[in-house]
Amino acid sequence: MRNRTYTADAEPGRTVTVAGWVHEIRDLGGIAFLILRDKTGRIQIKFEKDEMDDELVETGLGVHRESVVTVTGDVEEEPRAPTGVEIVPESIEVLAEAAPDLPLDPSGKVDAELSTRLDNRTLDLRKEEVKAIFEIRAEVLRAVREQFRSIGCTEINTPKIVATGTEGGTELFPITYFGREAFMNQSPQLFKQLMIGSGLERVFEIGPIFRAEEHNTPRHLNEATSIDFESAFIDQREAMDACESVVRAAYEAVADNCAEELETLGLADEFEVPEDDFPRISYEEAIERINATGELDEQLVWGDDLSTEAERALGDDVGGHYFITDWPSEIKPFYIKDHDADPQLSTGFDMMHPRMELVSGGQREHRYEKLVEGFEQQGLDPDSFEYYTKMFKYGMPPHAGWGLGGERLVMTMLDLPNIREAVLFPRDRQRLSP
RNA sequence: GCCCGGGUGGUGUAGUGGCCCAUCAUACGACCCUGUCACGGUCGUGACGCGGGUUCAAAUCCCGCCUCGGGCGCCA
Repeated sequence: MRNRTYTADAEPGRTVTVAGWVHEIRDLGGIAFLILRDKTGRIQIKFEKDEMDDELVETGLGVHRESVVTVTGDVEEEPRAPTGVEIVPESIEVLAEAAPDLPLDPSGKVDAELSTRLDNRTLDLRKEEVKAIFEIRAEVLRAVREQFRSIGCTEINTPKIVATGTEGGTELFPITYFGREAFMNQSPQLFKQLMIGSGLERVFEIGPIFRAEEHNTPRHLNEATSIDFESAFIDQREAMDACESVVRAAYEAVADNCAEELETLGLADEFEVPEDDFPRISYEEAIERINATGELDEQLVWGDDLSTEAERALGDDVGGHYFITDWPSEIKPFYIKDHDADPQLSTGFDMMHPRMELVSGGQREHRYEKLVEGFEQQGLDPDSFEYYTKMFKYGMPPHAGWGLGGERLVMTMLDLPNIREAVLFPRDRQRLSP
């Protein structure tokens, strides 16, 4: 739209045309105010009924809330106006009238349940707090990309329609691909590893992953955004360094560039960029620390996976981001390399926020024979992964990498109660639309 | 997949067998009001998820279904 002025840029003394949504109309009798909202904020339009054209007043005050209008008029300085300026309208055009019964209240006077909000996400996103989450999410993704680039990664995109899953046939959404069985990919794991042996050496991908697990929790999605990293010629320790740098870059960018959004979310004072290095706690030490908290009814023993309760106990104990390293080989996937000195111990690591797991990674098994052995040990048929394994025969360097849950990063960063808050249109067990 | 708890006007809620042709707020409609900024005031409109059962009597108790949320497992 030509000549449109954002409400935030309306300077006193100018004649402007603003466009946006009718946030509210306050009719005091002889005088009335229409609050117009656009992506930059709000501005007040003043109607002094005795001094203005009846038709103009009729149009301006006759519209329902959330209708889309353009207003042309003079901007005047006015201390009594909410933003210090107001517009005296000369003309008003209603571009799209809104129905009177709104499915939720964008002005936020009345709360709506998450389910109602997601059913009407467009209206929900007219609320400042909700919009702020997605402005921050965009900033996080921008910063993460920039950080990857600065450590020499090439951005890649791998297929989401695949013939076999990363770790077998379970937990995958089956689809039909021209009459053949296919699946939605649950992870770019195998593809990004294939790029390690290519000329690219060091890659990252930000893209959707699909998991068909029928869980029902505030921290799981069936379609999520995975932030993946993989690099040749590094070990798991260097992968953790990269992980830490990417997460820190995201926090720093939000602190630097999203002050207004943090203010809107009420986080301006408490938002903190993680200062210290993330502690690297071995699995063995983690078990000991969890047992020492006394939070668990039953003591953990070596070989146990960490339950949600155990993760939480350790998170409270540590108090910030941290790594859990050197997991038992048995509870990590086949593509994770074991320690040479101790095959019971893997190079796998998780990066944790006190509330939940954010990252899973490790050094990869790059030796063809060992890799095929690993497939067999996990009960998988190496033949169906031949497209993957055969590239390990032609010069696959040692490498390491990780995957970070994008929504979990945003969720923990902003202390959101539900991961669905961090996705525009979440896919969960019961929700398939919008 | 197992377990638990919900579904009341457009939205959010109160209501544990009769006091309920259902509370309050907001929205919506009408009227009053010349500085609101959650404007205020008066009046009005509008709802018990669906089906069956128990009972003299059901929003309330029971059963089935649908639907939503949460816990666990598993994971990012």
